[in-house]
Parts: sequence; C-alpha cells; structure tokens
Amino acid sequence: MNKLVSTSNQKREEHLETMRHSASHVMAEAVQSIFPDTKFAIGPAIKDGFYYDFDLPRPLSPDDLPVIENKMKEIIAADTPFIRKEVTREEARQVFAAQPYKLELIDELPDEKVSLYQQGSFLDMCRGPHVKSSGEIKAFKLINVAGAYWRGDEHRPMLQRIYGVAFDTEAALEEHLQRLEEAARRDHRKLGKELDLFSIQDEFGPGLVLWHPKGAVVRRVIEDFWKEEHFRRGYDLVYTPHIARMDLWRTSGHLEFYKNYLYSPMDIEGQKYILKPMNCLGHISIYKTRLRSYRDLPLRYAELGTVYRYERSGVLHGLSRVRGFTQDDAHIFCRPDQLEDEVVAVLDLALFMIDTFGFQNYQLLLSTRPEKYAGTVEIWDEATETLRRALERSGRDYEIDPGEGVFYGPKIDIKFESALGKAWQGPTIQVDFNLPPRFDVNYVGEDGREHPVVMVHRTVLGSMERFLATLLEHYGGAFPTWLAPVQVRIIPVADRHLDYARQLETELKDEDIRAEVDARAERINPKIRQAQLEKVPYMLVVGDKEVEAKTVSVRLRSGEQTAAQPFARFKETVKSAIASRAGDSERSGGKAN
RNA sequence: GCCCACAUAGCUCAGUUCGGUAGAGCACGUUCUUGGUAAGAACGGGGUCACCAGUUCGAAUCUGGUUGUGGGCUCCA
Repeated sequence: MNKLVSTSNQKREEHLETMRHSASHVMAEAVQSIFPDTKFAIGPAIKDGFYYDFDLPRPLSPDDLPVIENKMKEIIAADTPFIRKEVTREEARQVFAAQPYKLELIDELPDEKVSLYQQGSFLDMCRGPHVKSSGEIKAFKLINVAGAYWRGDEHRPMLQRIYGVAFDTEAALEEHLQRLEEAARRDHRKLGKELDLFSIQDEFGPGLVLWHPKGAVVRRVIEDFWKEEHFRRGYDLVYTPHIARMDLWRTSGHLEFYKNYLYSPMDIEGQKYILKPMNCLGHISIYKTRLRSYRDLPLRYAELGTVYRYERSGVLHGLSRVRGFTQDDAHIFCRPDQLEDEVVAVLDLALFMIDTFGFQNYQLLLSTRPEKYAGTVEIWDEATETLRRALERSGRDYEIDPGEGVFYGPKIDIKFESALGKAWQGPTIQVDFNLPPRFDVNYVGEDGREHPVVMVHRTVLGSMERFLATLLEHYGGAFPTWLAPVQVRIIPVADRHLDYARQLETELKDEDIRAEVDARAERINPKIRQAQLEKVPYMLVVGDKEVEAKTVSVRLRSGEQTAAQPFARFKETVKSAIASRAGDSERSGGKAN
C-alpha cells in the first residue's frame, strides 16, 4: 500500500520535473524570439521550477519578465510538439556553430551520439526527456533574474539567469506563491525590525549586529540555559581574549589556510595582533599551561566566544551571515579511546538543545575525508568510523556527505531548514588532526610518555546570531513563553486600575517573570493590539471586577480568552510554562498585519 | 568579489514619466477622552530626498562615481 502510494508520488514528481525542464526550453524559445542573438548556456529543472542561463546583448530588468512570460504563454497555447533527434558529435558542432557554450558542452560529452530537442523555432542540445508538446506545461511564473557564472566558476563570464516556478495545476502554483509570501513574513530580518530585537546599520558597519534590549533578553535566556546545561554535562566554562599575537595563528596554520577570512593585523608596540576568527587557540593555550595526565582527560572547555571573520560583501545576510558573531564553542581534549563516548555525549547535548528549542526540520550529516587533508588515511578512517558508531548509537537517521570533511578531520553537521527553505548550518562536531601536533597538545599516558590528544571542536547552536535567525523564522516571531522578551503584558482598563496592575507587575517580577504594564492613556483595544503585534504570550486585562476579586482575565496571543482566574493560579501557570521550557502550540504569531 | 535591481521622515511607501528646492499613513509630542479584549479625536514637531562629483539659471528627479541593501552566483573553518 505504502509502496503503491510512493510509486505514484514518484511518477508525479518525475512528470513535474520533466514539465519544469520543458518549461525552461519554452522560456529559451521565448527569449530567442525577443533576442535573436542570444547565446544559450544551460537550463535545468530545479526544486519547484527551472532556470535557464543566457548570454544576452543587454541586461535584463524585472520589467522584461512579463514580456517573456507572455511570449511563453503564446508558445504553450500553440501546443507545439517537442521532437527528439539524434545526430553525431560533428553534426552537433555544425548546428551549434554560433553557440560557444553549447560547443563547450559538446566537447565534453562522452558519447558520439548527441540528442537534440526541437520545439517550434527553438533547437537545443538536451538529454531529455521532455513533455510531448508545450501544451502540457500547465502553470508557471517567472520569479526573478539573477547573475550566474558560466559553469559556476567566478573566473568565467557572468550570464543572466531567469528563474521560474512551475506546477501541474494553477492551484499548486498559487499554493507555492503563498508559501513564498509566508516565508517573507517570517523573514528574520523583517521580524527583527518589527519586534525591535536587533539592527545592522550601514553607519556602524555591514555584518555587525547591534542587539537591542529585547533581542538581548532572548539571547541572555539562551545563554543562561546553555551555560547551565554545559556545566551540568561536565564542561568547564572559560573566557579568552578577542585579539591575540599573529604568530599564534601562523603556527596553527590559520594564516595560511584562512587568510581570506582574517582582518588585517594591528600593530601593538611593534608586535602584530589579529582579531580571532576562532576560539580554539585560546582553549589550547589554557590546556597547555600545565602537563596533563591521562587521568585528567577528557577536558571540555566551553565558551560563548565572539569571533570576527571577513566575509565578502555580497554574502552578508541578516543575522545568518555576519562579520562578527558569537559561537557557542567548546573544545574537547580526550584520549583516542574516549572519543566515541565524547561524540555520543555531544550528539545527545545537541539533540537535547534542538528538541528543547522545538525544531523538527533538521538533518544529520557525516562528512568524510576530502581530497586535501591533514594526517594519514588510517587515522581518518578510524575517526570517521568512530563518528559513525556514535551516530548509530544516537539512533537518529543520518546521511553521509562524501568528501565534505574539513581538511583537518571528519565532522558531523546538523542542518536546519529556514522558513525560506534554505539549509543553515547548525551544530557541528569536528575532529581535529591538525592542531594537536602543531601545538604539541599532549598528555602523559600510563606509560609515562607523551601522546597527542584527540581534539574535538563543537558547537551545538552554531552562533548566537544565526541561531536567533533560525528561531525567529521557526516561530514566526512568536517565541515560546520561556524565550519571549515580554512574557506578560498587564493591561489596566482605566487609570484607577493602575495601582493593582503595578502590584501584579511587581509580584510577577519577584518570580523572575518578565511582566510589563501598559500604562498609556489609551483605551483597551490599542493596548491589546500592541501586545498582539509584539506577540506577547499572555495579556492580563484588569478592571473593576479583577481588582475587586483579586483575579486576572487572561488573553493568549492566539486570541483565546479565559474567564477571570485567581492571580495566584495564573502565576503558577506561567511559572510552570517557563520552567518546563514548553514549546508553544500556536506558532503563527496571530493575525497577519 | 561578480551580475541585476533598489536607496525619499523612526517605520511602510507615494512623488522621478516631462528638472521648478517634498507628501500620506503609522509612530512620536501636547490636549481632550477613563474607555472591557486587534487602531477614539484634535492639534503639533519631524526629511541636506544615502554620500560625492558633474550637466543645468535651477537636480529628490538627468549623468558618473562611492557606500549600503535586496535577489542570485561564487564562497562559507
């Protein structure tokens, strides 16, 4: 039964992909009719749609899209057939004599036979398959134009790419467009501004985050939780400076391998110092202040360490890609025989965090040895196998990401999906074969001799900045109560209820509940509206009845209202919601505005 | 860094076609209103139209450059 369903789903998916691919050919035909001198690159189907790369006589602007779209509709209405032909490589060269990108592709084809597809006046080299005729393309929309390097190589020409989406029904297309709108509503950059959480200012510097009071509250709650949990799990919390002598980074190899990410050195009394791009050297330096016995291991140094990396201007993105950020970093120094248990413990911690913060969409990846690597094949294989065993013990599904390890060791990554459907790097656990030998990070074994430690770099949230972005998009700004910047908004009906409201505020604050009175000379409606827009979890309305009976009327941001209840009972409800770090069943953040 | 687009009040945006030195709503301030679950009313303050040049009698508007933002590409320890 399940198998049947999945087979028919698979067929539908395959058909959709074929149709999207054909749509890209139709788009190419439309572009050709508008710009006869176009040089064509490639035009595949992608998730939800398709694109085609063109070399055009002039830059496209968004205004060109409707024109191309209309031309495509004409082609679809004409229902022209897709005709497959096979020619030899030599014949193909002649057909595409004026198409340099196609010629380059032809030269790389493995077979002597080349398949072509013709529809209407447009002939393209293509493996296929395609729909029978253009009329099978049902619902599509051109989304945007973008630059794209030929073959993804930044040293080759920049082409113009047109992206489109396509579905088998208008309803499915409409649904997709709605999803895009919802994603835009949940964009952390928009929510960050609306909820007054943070800003990134041109005048201050691109990629540098200013955390406003409300964002700082969320961060503090996350950090306190993080510290408690690390302390509980046997980590030692440390602090290390933001700058260090450049020589240290030369010894570590960072100067050589990561020079593109480092800021220029500064001169201090004739010595060069740099801003740290990582926290590991501080932790290694602490480790090395004394001789360590095998009995001391494992040592786990944890730090919310702020690092600075030069990111090229075009890659900056809200809180997700910045130039200064705080990693929830830790380095574990252990013996080889302890590695597996340590990795299992880190995985357990990472998954505990993920569950606590309410994430469901994430993926575990084991990255193996890349082409360029430090150490020997034997130690790589052994460590990779250790990571794999740890993943198996965790009992969660994972995938292998071949060759995606860092040069210094294999790693396990956890990736989140953001509201915009992008995968973002979350927790990462990396074994390091490079630093211990470079810095002689050793321990004295039972045999009285020094042995290199096994070093593990790990983060469980990624960075505070990126993690806030992920949280915001996940909850659409409606944080669960334990994380909400304001947990309770107290709304007096009239001024004569202010004293009672203040009294409630004090009592809530005494319990470490973040409560505020809305004391403005406004009617109740705007106060409710304001609290709704701020996505405050609890609104307490207090008027004559409540003052009289020592009760509160509770409104949740879902719009749900409860009958007046004793204040003490409400306080207990909130306290337990916070203590349990309960997720919120309602994540939309209420009515859109 | 590369391609395209964009940059007007704290925010969201009109105004730019065809050059004649700025507008709305929200927010903010004052006053009135003390109102029971998503916008009460009146009045008021607020902008070197991102920045620097150029063209012009005159530039928010045209041209060039710079910076930043957005969508992509490349990159992401």
